[in-house]
Amino acid sequence: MSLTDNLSNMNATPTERMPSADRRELILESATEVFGERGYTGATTDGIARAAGISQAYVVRMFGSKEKLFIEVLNRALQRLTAEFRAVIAAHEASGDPIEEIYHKLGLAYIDLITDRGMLLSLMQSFAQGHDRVIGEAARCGFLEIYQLLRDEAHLDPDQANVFLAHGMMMNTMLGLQLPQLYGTDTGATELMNAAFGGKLPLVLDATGQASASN
Amino acid sequence: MSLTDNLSNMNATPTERMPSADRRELILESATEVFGERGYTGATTDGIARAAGISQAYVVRMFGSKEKLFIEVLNRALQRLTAEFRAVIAAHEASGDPIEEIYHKLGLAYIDLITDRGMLLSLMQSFAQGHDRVIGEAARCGFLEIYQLLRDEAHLDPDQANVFLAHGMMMNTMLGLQLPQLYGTDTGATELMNAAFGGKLPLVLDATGQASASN
DNA sequence: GTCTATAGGCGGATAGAC
DNA sequence: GTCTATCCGCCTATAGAC
Repeated sequence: MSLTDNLSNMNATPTERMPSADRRELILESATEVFGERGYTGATTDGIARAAGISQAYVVRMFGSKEKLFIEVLNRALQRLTAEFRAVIAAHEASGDPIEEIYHKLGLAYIDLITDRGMLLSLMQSFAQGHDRVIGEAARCGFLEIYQLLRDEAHLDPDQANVFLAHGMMMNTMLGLQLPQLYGTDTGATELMNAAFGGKLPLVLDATGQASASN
Repeated sequence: MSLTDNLSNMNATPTERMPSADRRELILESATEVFGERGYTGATTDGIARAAGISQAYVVRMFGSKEKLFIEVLNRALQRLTAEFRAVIAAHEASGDPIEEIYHKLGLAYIDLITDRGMLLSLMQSFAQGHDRVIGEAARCGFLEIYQLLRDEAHLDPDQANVFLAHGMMMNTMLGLQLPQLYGTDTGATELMNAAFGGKLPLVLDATGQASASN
């Protein structure tokens, strides 16, 4: 069974031996989901272990501590986000499109990233940990890294970057809230979702009302 | 010298009696700070108790459970925010100013509310708890309540309301991150803060680098 | 590479004194 | 109205077997 198969039905198979690099990746994947959903303190190493289909002790053994695991999750999320943005910027520069278009393109890229809900949410959860010596510091650096990318590589001015990030936070908030649960109950949830995501998010609601993007 | 003598001569009064309504208010105040800083799961009833200068058991005794206390903190924050916005709307309608001005006025009111940092942060922390049966539901309702107020009472259209909320989330994020710690280190923190708060936030940094607003 | 068992600490909640 | 003492469950981390 390939790694990819394993990823798609995570806790189905009873633990098989696996190269530790692959196992690492799998745990990081699960941890990203769980941290994203419940936050750093709300998540348990046992919950992460169960999501990855292995024992609690092994999670800790592999990463040293819950804190170190979270830091890895955070950096990995950052890594994916910035890689995606840099690809968009590179493609844009090769395209000859008018400069202002980059803002729009990055927005679309961000909406695409929502498919990786856990990634964006674990980022956001880190932003709520400013008080923590270790995690707070990493979160601040990460946040500024994104800002600097928008400013220095996408050449947005501070106001544009601010508005861009603001919309990102808004979308993250709505993801975290699981707002789609209220869809159609005439509370305004639908119109607000549309305003926030520009009607560009093809929503699929699962049984628990959670939203995932399909494309 | 007897123990009693000793006690009666000390002016570091161990907790004084107080009408329970007042005590309630005091606990809610402290809880708002602590929950705002550390989130629902990260906060402890003991931490809240110490912030309020009373015993852990008494906090639980008075509110029944940590969860109930958080719900009260959340509703109280919502209450303050909506009251403030409604006051602005009422004043605006009496002023005869052009309708579009309301957006700007509400923004200023929000920035004023940052003085009550804990309040805004505890709200934001609730938005990250969508997965929780009880708290998630309360948070969703609260979020939509604010949206409905902007739409139905301030008469913003969905796009305006979305952008307004987006900027709010951005400011909350920066508050939670304690970004001002990086002020002046040429990372862009300053220019981003200025873009986000429109240069309208008179910042005072305390010893720990935490920001509070003065006016 | 992965597990089971368990130590050790913390946190929420309850009982009961004052 | 408020405290101290304490129970119990949960969670992280470690030890050690396979």
